[in-house]
Amino acid sequence: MKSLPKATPATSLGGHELRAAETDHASLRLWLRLLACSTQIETQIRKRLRAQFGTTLPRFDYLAQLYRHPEGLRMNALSHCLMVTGGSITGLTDQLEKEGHVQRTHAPDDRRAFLLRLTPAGRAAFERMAAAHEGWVVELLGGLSAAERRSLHGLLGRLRTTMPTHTEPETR
Amino acid sequence: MKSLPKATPATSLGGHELRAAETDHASLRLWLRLLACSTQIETQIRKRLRAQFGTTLPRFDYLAQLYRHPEGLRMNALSHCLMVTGGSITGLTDQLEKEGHVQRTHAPDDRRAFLLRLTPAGRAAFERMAAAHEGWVVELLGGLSAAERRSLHGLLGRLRTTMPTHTEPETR
DNA sequence: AGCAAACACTTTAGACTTAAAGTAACTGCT
DNA sequence: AGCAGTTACTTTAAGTCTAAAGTGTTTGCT
Repeated sequence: MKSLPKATPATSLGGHELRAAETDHASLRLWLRLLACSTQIETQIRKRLRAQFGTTLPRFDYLAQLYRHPEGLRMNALSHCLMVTGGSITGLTDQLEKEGHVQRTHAPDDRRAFLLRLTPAGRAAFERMAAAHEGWVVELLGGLSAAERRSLHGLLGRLRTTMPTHTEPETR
Repeated sequence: MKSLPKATPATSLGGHELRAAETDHASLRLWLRLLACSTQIETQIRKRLRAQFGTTLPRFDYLAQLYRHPEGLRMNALSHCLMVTGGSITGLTDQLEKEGHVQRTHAPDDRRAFLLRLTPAGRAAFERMAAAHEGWVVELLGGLSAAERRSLHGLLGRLRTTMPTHTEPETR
């Protein structure tokens, strides 16, 4: 179990995976493959979002989150959901507000905070995009059988919960 | 088969996954989970790379790739390996060259092209970082058993090869 | 040979990101 | 009540990314 045979003869998988030499640890190869998959899908979605709707992935994600929270979301909470820092939320909010998709309302109980909400226009725009988006994802993952997808979903869930630094402050 | 029961009671998984409403398609949930895993690991590595080595993930990836190709790599090829556009490579190369980690040499057979190579300093710097980096990855993925990691690796490989737009030109 | 097309790289403009510092408001301890 | 510390958001500087346009070189067709 010492030396991996110099396998990986010619997988012809490009991208990040080329970074893994034969001698690398299995975990490293797994991480590079995970990254490559993720990047590949992301690139596709980004391209289509731009081509077909003239928007970007961060904006789409932002709207999606607000769509699920009609009661409004604080900027803070949104930054946690999207896993980005507060500065990004400020910038995106400024833009989307200017475009009329989102509005800041003052939180009733805290004068520092805003409640972000979709405008009717924002809601409509998102619904149009979301349908297309789901179709793309189904297409991109369609090469896997339903069983494989379930299995992958389960394993990634395990990974997610067992990951050491789970962005700690979550548990409070 | 119409309405999924409003399951997902309190997984307490934050991040991108919050984007998936109960009614969303399984593929969509899988993609969001994949993205969340990837982002989470990436954020960790990025932080540590900055804190401990004062560098960034793109630079590290760049050096890693050149490390594996002592014979030199054309900017073109590198941009494909790293899955970024040529403009990024120009920028990164300018910086890393200025820092003395990389050098451009003219390709002998094509006056348009450069061959990128690590300098001895660049090689040494990369080796220092690579060891730490592998340790982090092993730690981050350590919550999974070896069998789970193998299984995940296999599924992601399948995903990778079956994905429609495989950035075609790879097969050559 | 000559010219069009493809190619390798650079440049530009614009979007998004972070980390860190700044401002304002709330909370809790004494 | 009053002050310290925390929290919510904004601002700034610097890095990375893309897409698209620009420059020069090579290739391939006729």
